[in-house]
Amino acid sequence: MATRTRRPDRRQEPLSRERIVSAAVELLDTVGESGLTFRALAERLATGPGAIYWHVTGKAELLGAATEAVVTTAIAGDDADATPQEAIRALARGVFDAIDAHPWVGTHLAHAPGQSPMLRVFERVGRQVQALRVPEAAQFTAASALLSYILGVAGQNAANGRTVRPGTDRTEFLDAVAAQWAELDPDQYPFTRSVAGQLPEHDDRAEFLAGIDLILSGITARQ
Amino acid sequence: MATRTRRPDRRQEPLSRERIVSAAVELLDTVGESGLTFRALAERLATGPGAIYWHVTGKAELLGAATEAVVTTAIAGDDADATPQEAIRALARGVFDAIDAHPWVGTHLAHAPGQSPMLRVFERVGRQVQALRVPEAAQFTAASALLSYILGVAGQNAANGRTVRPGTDRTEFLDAVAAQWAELDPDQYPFTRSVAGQLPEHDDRAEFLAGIDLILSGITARQ
DNA sequence: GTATGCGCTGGAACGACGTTCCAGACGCGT
DNA sequence: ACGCGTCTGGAACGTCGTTCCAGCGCATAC
Repeated sequence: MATRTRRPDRRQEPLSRERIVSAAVELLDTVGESGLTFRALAERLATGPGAIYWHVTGKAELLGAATEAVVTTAIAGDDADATPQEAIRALARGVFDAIDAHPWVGTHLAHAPGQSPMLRVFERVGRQVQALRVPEAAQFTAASALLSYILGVAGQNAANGRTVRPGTDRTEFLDAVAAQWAELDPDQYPFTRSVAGQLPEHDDRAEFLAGIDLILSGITARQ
Repeated sequence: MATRTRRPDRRQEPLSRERIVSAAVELLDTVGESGLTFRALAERLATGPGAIYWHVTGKAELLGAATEAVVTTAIAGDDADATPQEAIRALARGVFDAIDAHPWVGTHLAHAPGQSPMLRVFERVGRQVQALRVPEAAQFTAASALLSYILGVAGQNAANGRTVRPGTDRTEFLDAVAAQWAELDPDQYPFTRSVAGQLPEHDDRAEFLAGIDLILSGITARQ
């Protein structure tokens, strides 16, 4: 016999903004940025492109919502019982890992219309800057510097994650870049050549956190 | 009488990669990123879209070449007789001003295929890091941190420059953002609200350079 | 039980884009 | 005069974001 109320899968559960956004995230993760198409999205949701526009105003909003969904869960940690330095490191690590898992996020972090995901990070960073007892006049500069650095690494990682795409693993990629750097013109690129050797054994995430520490020590050295 | 050699304007001077790239830069500057179209470019060059493909492989290369053209002239300074700090500041200021004048550059700095414009900046920054007598093992981290920060600010400025577009001047825009920040939920955004008042009288470029100094003092504090 | 209205659907269609194709114009060497 | 490689530019292809709209199902009113 049929269920008492309405049949649970009329054609499936109905469309909704959340279902659309989460399908968009999956699509971005699996086929990359260029794979997010209203047609592909419609197919994955077993509907037509027109239906999506009832829940979402356009592609820009969709990308913004997808970015926000990822970032929001990434920084949803608790930093009550930690030193400000540790809290900032944890926050930064959260953003880094999110972008590592979803490279497309890096590209769209700064593009967001109301910048709402970045504003959330800014707020969280800023509170820890206050906790560091940075003078009021320097708080904005300190928080902005940390935010911009995080954003910059995000962009770089997104770019790398985009060019590396296939099965290539990280060390293989680093070896290739190191080899490329080692063959640069010695007159034009002496520094790059000199650090090329450090590339293969370098750890993106550790390097990123070292940069955070660098900025943190710059912030605290000032007061 | 006609000129002795060939008539100087057969239809005009012939197409060339340089002419295409510089027309692309003009188009990007005047109509923005979405205005760079092969059709618009062809019209501006009084030709058809097909002809452009003889000199350029596609849109990605075109954007990369345009970005490189702007960045290369932006960092073409001489830093022979300056302290390392001053040289780094000058370099950073060059990139900042270039992005201020051409906001679209910020978006594509990290996207470049061989990353060649960023590699140039990395090299220049790295040499000054060496001049700061940073220990060899820390040079890569220091240069990367500076580069990522510059890249991050570039991305942010590009995003702002894109949303501000029309005749709105900077102070007007900052006032609007400050007002928006001041109306945020006090429980969720205490820090952002507390610094909102500093926004209207804040100078993007000065703030950017203050961030550079922050990182520089973090670098030198370590040794 | 039938009619009415609305939230929501999804397929068709539009215009613009990046890109490819190719017939032919041009200039140079023979 | 001729042929050939370089370079041109307009037509055409496929795909994209987006708009449009005929109609579905369900709740409510009669």
